Amino acid sequence: MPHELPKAYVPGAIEARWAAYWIKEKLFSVPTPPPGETRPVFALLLPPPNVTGRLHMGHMLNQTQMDIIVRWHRMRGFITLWLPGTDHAGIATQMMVERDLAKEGKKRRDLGREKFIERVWEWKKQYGNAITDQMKRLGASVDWDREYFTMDENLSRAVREVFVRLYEEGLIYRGKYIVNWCPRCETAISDLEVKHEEVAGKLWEIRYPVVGSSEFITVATTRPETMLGDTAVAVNAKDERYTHLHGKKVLLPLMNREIPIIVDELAQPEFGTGAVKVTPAHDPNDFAAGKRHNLPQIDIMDEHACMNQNAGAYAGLDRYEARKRVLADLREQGFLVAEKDYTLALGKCDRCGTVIEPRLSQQWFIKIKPLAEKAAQVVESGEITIVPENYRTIYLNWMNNIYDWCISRQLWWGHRIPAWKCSCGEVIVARQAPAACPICGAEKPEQVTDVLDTWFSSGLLPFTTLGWPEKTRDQEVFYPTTLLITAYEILFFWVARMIMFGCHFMAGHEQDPAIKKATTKAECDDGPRKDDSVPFHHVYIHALVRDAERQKMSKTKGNVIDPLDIIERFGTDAVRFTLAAMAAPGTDIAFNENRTEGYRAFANKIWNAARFMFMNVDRVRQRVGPCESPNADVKGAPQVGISGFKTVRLEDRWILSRFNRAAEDVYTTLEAFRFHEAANRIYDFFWGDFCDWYIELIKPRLLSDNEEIYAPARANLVNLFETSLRLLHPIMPFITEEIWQAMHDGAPPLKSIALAGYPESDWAQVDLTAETEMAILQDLIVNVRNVRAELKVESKVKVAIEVFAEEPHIRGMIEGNQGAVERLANVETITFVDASLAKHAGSRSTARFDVHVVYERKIDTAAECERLKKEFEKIEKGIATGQRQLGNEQFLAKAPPNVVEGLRRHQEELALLQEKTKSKMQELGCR
RNA sequence: GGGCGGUUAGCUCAGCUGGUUAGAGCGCGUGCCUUACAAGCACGAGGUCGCAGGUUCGAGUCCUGCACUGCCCA
Repeated sequence: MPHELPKAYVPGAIEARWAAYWIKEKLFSVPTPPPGETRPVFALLLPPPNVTGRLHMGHMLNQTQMDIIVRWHRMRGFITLWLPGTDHAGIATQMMVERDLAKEGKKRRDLGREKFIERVWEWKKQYGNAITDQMKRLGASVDWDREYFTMDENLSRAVREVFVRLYEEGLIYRGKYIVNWCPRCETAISDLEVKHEEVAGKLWEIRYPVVGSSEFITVATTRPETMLGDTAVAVNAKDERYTHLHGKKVLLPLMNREIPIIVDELAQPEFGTGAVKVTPAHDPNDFAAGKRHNLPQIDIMDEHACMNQNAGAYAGLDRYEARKRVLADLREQGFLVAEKDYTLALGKCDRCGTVIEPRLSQQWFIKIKPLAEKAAQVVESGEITIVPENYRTIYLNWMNNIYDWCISRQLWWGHRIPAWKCSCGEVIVARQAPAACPICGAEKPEQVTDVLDTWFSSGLLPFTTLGWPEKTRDQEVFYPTTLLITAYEILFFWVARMIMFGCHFMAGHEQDPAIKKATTKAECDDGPRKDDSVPFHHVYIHALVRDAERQKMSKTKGNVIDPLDIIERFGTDAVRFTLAAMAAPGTDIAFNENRTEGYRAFANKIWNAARFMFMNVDRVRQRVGPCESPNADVKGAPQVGISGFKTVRLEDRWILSRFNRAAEDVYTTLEAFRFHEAANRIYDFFWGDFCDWYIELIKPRLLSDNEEIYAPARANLVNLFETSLRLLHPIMPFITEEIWQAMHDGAPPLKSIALAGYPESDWAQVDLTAETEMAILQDLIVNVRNVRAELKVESKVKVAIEVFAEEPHIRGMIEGNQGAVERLANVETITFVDASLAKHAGSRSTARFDVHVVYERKIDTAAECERLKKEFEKIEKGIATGQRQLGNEQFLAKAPPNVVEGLRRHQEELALLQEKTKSKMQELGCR
């Protein structure tokens, strides 16, 4: 098969094909490993996207990072499970369907609960796959055979089981509390689902007449309409302005109700007038104060935030209309004292943006403290590590100041709470519908209508997706999972809850010891890892993807970058590489297309290097076998170093050494989730070392007619290329697969490069001497090029150079690589001389050599002097600093010997260079 | 109000545990279609690391204060 590749890389032509191939071949499906398995395990749960979701840059970053880590582990021989699924997303999904209904002029209540839910399922069937289809296009190497949906029957059963158990343990209770109520969604939402927004508002001061006196007490409020439900006025004990009013009563205007003046910290002397109205049914702080003082709670609004009968004359009015009317009436009756501008933080529904109404209602709660204590402890003890580390503190702060979690929602779409209410008032919590009430015996109690917060079910996923409550082999193998990669936004929503639930319900669980041992060894993980109840060992919090101007992407701003659009234009690999290369832990990513363009160029570079390789291979019509790297076809066996690499010449030893360093660095950086360093490292190796130098250096050998010369060079090229592809594959899966398959002429030893072994560094293949010598050679070549440019030698003209190298082995090395210098610096002849060339115009000096370009054209003396002067100043500065340090006894005593030694050597080189530069400046007559 | 970050080249950003000469990409300038690649090659210019102190033999890196800026929570 001829390796005819198009001249430029066209990602669109290959990516869809490989993405489909990977799925069709089920390459990433993981059957349950049988007992006796001794391979290490890597397991990771995909943060389930909402069924309503569309892929955005955040997903793409998240999935790229996961895919890199997952592919890396798979290639290293781990049993690697990446478990995908989608979330039913209660409010979000219900809203989508309600929107559809609205187009038909209907509301959900017109359909009724059952019909509405049917309709949601239909919607899900039709549109719910959008995001997973997009994932497939990205090539995410998940196990599609295990894909779940959070409303699947088995997962729903687990949810009921959890609820009942928590209830039986006394950790779930029901109560009338003030909750965040969304009047549009008509449901309670949790504190986390409320987003605060600063808006310009007003602060009104209203005076309440004190009963039995002509005095007034003035209160300040941002929500005057709630005064209709006031049941007290509070003042602070320390506030002497009001001491004489303690124990008195006021007459509530408009309602003509007598209410007490209470002493409570709710009132802060600095705020407003220092006196505040207390409305226990409509403000969380007032609610708490009301509890402290045993105040009545008067609910003045209904579920739509309209005034109810308790609001007297205002009944039936919307809350904002009521505000206007209340203010007007207060003003008219002389109770309104002042109206001031005020900035207030308004709570809005995270989903629909409606202003939240704190509302008194009957809800279900989880008593969180007992769960949170354990969840804090496992992070404190290091059973779970959080990267970047500052999130650890944030997590622990939150865990230590946590409030009970309201888990009931007045929605229709979701897991219905397994509780039944009898006409006698009894509430029965059970796994299955009870036939009769255990108290009064009445038949068929009705199930309560509330559903559970979506995060309740997603918090259980690490174990429910592995078959819980049954004890399964999957749990033995894959629980605890290894890692979780997710966004900061859902640290509390999801991560914290998984930890709480995991520690609680998996307490006492033990992972298969053989697998645990193998995994610990393979991960070089020496952490504590005693507690197998945790849902995962590591949490990596990824950054936020912003636009190029660092703005948060949002639909309203219209600055949302569609990943699929970018992919279309630059290719998935280039986008993946961009995200990886910019993902320094803890820093947000300002997504810049220019970078992606650069990485598309990188893909093109790889492509063309492959074309070059195939050209050389095909020239002699020899098949490229995988056998140039024999270990590569052993599934799951990491390949140490590059075997069979032929170190004939300096450049061979050098590139082998460089490769092993790169492999080493990639390992250590990926291990620490330093994706950007891993990506840059591979980029630099492939482009800077392999393409720019190695390929250029071996070209003459490849073109040789002598088999003894071309054969090892070609074998090295193929071998190194194949190994580099494997090194790169986790970041750029598509192009590496395409070239790798082509290299194997349609008969690869494995179905995919994704199953081949990952290159590991071999320290024995690192060759310091070769690296030093090569650096000198490169320095020589660059210096000659540099002088050529300055002398404006036409690029086609070859020049003669003279070289002085005092140290015999350096001279020998250069002599041995004359051909390279001639080719890469466009040199005609090299003459070695025995005296310094520093003085010559058109020469360059380093500590190891002087080189002189023989060319008749006069140099620009002024420019040269300018350059030399700058250089001289730099050298002088270096020498001064060095001498100061070396003359400092403290430095000599305290600094590590290698630093001192390094500085000394550097000083010697500088002194030499200073001498050479000086003589040259004199020769040129610089002032 | 509380908490957490950021400030390094024209732009976008790296720089992990303090250690010899602070890096990359893009952009810019000059020259090249050199038989893998013009999405390329070669060479080059460009930074007193926000400001002021301090710790240290040694600070872009650690500490304090200030300025500007972003995010989260209330």
